[in-house]
Amino acid sequence: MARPPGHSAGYDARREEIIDKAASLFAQHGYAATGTAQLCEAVGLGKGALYHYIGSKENLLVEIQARVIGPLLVQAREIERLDAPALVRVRLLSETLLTTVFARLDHIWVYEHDYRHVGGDNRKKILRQRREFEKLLRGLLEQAIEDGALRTIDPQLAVLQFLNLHNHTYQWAHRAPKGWTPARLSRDYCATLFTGLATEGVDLDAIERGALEMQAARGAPKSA
Amino acid sequence: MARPPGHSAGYDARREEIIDKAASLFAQHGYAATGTAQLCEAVGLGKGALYHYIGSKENLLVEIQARVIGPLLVQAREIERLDAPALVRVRLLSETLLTTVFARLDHIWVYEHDYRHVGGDNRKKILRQRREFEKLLRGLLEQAIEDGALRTIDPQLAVLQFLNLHNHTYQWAHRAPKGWTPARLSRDYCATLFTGLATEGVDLDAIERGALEMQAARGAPKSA
Amino acid sequence: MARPPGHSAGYDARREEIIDKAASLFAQHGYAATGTAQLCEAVGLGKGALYHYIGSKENLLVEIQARVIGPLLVQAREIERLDAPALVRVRLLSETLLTTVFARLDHIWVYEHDYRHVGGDNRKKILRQRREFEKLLRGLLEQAIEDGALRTIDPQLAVLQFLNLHNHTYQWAHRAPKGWTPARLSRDYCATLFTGLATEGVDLDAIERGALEMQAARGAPKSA
Amino acid sequence: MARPPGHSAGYDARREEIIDKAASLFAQHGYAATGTAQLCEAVGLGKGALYHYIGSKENLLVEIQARVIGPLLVQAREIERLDAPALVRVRLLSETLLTTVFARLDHIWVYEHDYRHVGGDNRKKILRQRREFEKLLRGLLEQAIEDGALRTIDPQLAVLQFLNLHNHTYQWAHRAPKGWTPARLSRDYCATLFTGLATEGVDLDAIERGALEMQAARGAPKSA
DNA sequence: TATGAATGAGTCTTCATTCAT
DNA sequence: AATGAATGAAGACTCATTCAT
Repeated sequence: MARPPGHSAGYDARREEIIDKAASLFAQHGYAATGTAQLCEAVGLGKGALYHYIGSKENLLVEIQARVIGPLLVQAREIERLDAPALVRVRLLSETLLTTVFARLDHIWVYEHDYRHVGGDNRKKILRQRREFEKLLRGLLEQAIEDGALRTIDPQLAVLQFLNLHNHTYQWAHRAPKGWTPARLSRDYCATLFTGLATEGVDLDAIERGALEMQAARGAPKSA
Repeated sequence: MARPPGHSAGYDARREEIIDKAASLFAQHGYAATGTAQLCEAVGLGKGALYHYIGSKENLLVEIQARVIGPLLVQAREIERLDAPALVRVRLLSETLLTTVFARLDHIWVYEHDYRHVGGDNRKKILRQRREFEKLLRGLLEQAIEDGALRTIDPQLAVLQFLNLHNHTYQWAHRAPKGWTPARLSRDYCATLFTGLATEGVDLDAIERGALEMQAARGAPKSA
Repeated sequence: MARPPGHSAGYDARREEIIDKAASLFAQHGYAATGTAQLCEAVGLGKGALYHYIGSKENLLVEIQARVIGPLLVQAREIERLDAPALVRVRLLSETLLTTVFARLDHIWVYEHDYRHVGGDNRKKILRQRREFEKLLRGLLEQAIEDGALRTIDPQLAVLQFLNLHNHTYQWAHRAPKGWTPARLSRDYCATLFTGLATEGVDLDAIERGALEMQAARGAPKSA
Repeated sequence: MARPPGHSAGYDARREEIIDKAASLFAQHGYAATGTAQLCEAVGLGKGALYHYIGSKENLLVEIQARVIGPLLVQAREIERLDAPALVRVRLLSETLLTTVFARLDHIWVYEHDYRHVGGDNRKKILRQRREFEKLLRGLLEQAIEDGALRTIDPQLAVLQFLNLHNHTYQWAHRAPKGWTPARLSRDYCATLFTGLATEGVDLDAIERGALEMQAARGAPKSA
């Protein structure tokens, strides 16, 4: 974005390192409470050199947000287009989301906590992307209701229950017991949601089977 | 906390006002990004007078945390001691929690977002209280499992699903549609959770009836 | 302007001192090359205290500009309204301008050199005021031409010759020989201009007499 | 100055370009407020390459000063030596000065505004040259007084009036109406000055004729 | 010749807090 | 109970310049 147009070999790699480190620090202390000096020390660069890479502190925040929502949206759009029952696709979306959470915990923390510190057009863009994700999810849930797979409830409530359940996970993910993989959590979350939101009971096994098939077909989401 | 021992009439009232305003500002901009100058302007006091009331900025944060977790724990302990099935008590706990969320949205936002900026002993105390709440909830859920009201699952997973669902609500509560009262959300959340976590289906109506009875007996939780 | 609304006793006096000192430093080294640290040392205040008084560095510049053009305009408007021949009023304007130059040499230096570093609305305001002064002068010169007191030339050229002659004076005023008072310089400048711009010769003595009378009537401009 | 001794073909040309661009930027924003980064972008070079050409930022300033005062002095000395009445030579000097102003407006702006940022020996040299120019002018005016062409006044005052009139022109030259050529302005300025500073009136036409003759003889001053 | 990475002191400004009044 | 003046470290960021490549 504010990245200088021309730059030499190691630049990009170094830049990534810095953003990673920034995500880590922001996740630990919060964006506002993390100083550029801290960042300098953490990456072993002087003020000037740091700014050579980052442009501005806010830029770092923007990049971190983009690294989360960008890939998430790409995958979500792919999943939406799959030829599978709505609940199967919701289940895939769930696993994708949790996979992201566990793979980039620092990023997610910042993504959830500090998006309000992004200003101007960047903020608008991020909010637009967040809304797109939500809309996509909502579309799938509405279809599940239409198909009779879920009880007829306010779809927005279903969306929010899904998001609450998934998006709050980052708060304790760093101390999750071994064995709580994204795949397993996704299965459990979806079991609760699908059963809880259906009338007659759902065939969870069928959904799991459908999800596995789809994953096999498109290559499983890279899990942590 | 750092509050001077002797003080006159209006002191406490003024203090409360200040804490309220602080909660509002912290919720809007984040604790770290809110300045004492902003606070001064918001409450119409000079620097000196402000500090006369607050002691320190961190103190405000501590008070806000205390205002949330304190009453919550008191109510939770009362509910735990009630003579009612475990799920009824969980349902009551749920409504209490959501009532708090909606009644003191600013406080909750700060409580969820900025507890990490509390340092030292205060932090320990707050974490202890948070853990107590969680433990209490966990006890109820374990009992529900024991009673056969819920499927035999990892109780910690049940706890986390409950907390995810409830504690993430503050993120969108400010734009909740009319009619989404704490009572209604609690019923919906619990319907999802209880159905989702049971094997054979639960008698949700019975639970609702039980909860209403209990509330009638002890006076309904103060709603907003 | 950005001055805090309420403040106690010595505030204004201190503030004036600071602005004076700033004018001096800006005049010596230029606005852009003068640091706030320099200013702090010069006035014996810490960074924080300095900003308590000044609001921002640019604010200082604005104040300095205002201190020059403000009073100048006030006096110019008074002179314009006097009941005297146009050239007499030009002569009075000349002396007022030179009096200002010699009385506030630092301010004038900054005024002439660094007005371009004022940004936004302040800049607009200052430029508007500068134009008003110029317009007023132009009006007088046009009238002098109409009256036949000056040769029929492009009035704008007359204005610019007047301004060149006067406004460049600050460049060497600090090393002006003793005896070169504003009054004397004004007489000399006007002698050159009026003679130079007339066809038939002007009665300089009459103008001087007229100017003296007017000054006596309204109180002489405070000379350095 | 700090220019490396040996260098290849395009070096000097490139260097000139850079100095031109620097003059333009310094004129717009001031020397102190113009960054080397700005300069790099303007000339399309990296930091290293830029410094290869310029040595230092101050060097640029020195060069710009030299480009103004150097040629000016050369021409002034030539004019001084001409066999013509003093006022004719003053008139020629005037036109030379104004020609320079209009031809290299950026340079002049910097020359007038930022000479104080030159330090050390360079500063001394520049000041010496400025004084030489002034002295030369003063000599001519003194001779005009001696010759009876001008009234007997303080020659320094005559010098300063001349310089004020000419040297302040750069302030508005960029928005001069079409037709205000150096030649015309010179004629007008000198008309004002000579008439204004004479007792009995001067034969302006004779001076103009003399000046034209001289210019024809030595080739007109290179106009823009 | 030219690059852009690196430096580290410097920029202006804001911070939470203290203190005399 | 309240003021606002003062502190000085820290805030984000830019500076002119150097240097290995």
